[in-house]
Amino acid sequence: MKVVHQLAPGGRSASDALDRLFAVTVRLGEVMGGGLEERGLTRARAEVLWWLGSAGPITQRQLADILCVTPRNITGLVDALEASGLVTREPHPTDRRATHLTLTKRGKAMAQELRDDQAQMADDLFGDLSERAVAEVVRALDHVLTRLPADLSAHVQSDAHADV
Amino acid sequence: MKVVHQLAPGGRSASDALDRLFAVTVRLGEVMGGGLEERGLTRARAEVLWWLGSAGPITQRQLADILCVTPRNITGLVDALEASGLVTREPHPTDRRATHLTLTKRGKAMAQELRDDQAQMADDLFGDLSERAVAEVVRALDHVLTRLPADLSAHVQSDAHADV
DNA sequence: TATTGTTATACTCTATAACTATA
DNA sequence: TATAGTTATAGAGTATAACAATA
Repeated sequence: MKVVHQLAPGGRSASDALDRLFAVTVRLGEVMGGGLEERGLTRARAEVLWWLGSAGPITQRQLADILCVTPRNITGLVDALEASGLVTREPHPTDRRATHLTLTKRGKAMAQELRDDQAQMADDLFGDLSERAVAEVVRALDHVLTRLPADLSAHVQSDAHADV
Repeated sequence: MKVVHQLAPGGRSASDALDRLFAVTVRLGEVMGGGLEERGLTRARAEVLWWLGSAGPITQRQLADILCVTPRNITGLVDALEASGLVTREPHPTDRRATHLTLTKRGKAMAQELRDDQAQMADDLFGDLSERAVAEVVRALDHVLTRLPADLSAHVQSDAHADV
């Protein structure tokens, strides 16, 4: 038996809204995690596929910067994806220290599936709302984003985060 | 260099909304995780404190049911919280197999801090919206919740609180 | 000297299985 | 026989530190 966090219907307070946000976060994570598991993926590995699909062949170092994790972490994720036949390590064309991560044919197909899944999810969750209602949701969430403390670990290219 | 996920301003499509939802989820998780770390807590341990604070002394088995994890998982979390002086294992009044988890004085204070933090967070994120606007956010998130597949492993709350 | 990716090590969360003490 | 919690073992994600090859 499991306990369901009860949400009082029709709340109007800030706490009600945050409760909903948590509930959505948890359920969305569960649903997406389940979908990934069916494909033999974890969230961390799926994120690597996602970025390789959109950012093209990149080095492990670049991927570490994108995902805000250590290079050592990337080594482990790429090891797993390589063993699954989704990613290959190719020599970097100009820098012999670096590795060029590339998607295999299966990896590309998997990355596309992830995109299709996300589009389907978006349609399932918001598809039956009017364009105006969706715009309101977007505005509300953007409002929340502006009120969350700035992401100090995020940087633009060439930023000076070395001395932080 | 670090890549920041860019969100196109003013989106109106379902994908725009889901993108925001992900962004909020990620940022909110980072902010809360950082706050917990300052208190020497992890998310899993904080959740134990949270439930002990609201559900009173319960057994490890009940806590495992509440959190949807294995009893073995609870053992580890309680070990850590006990070592931190936040939780104690007390003998169950009637069942000598079971353990009654209770918050220490510091544990109670910490649980209260978590509640205060959450209330503060709710106010930070939604406090400057009108009651009507908050109600709209709540409605939109409830809409999303109804469209997420049902949690098949979920059960009513009275189950877990029976015969503590 | 600095950077890329690795090995070595460790911690946290999570799971299954086997076991003990008790019901 | 069933249940509560433990030990044993394992895997995934994450981190720091030391190192080799290369820039």
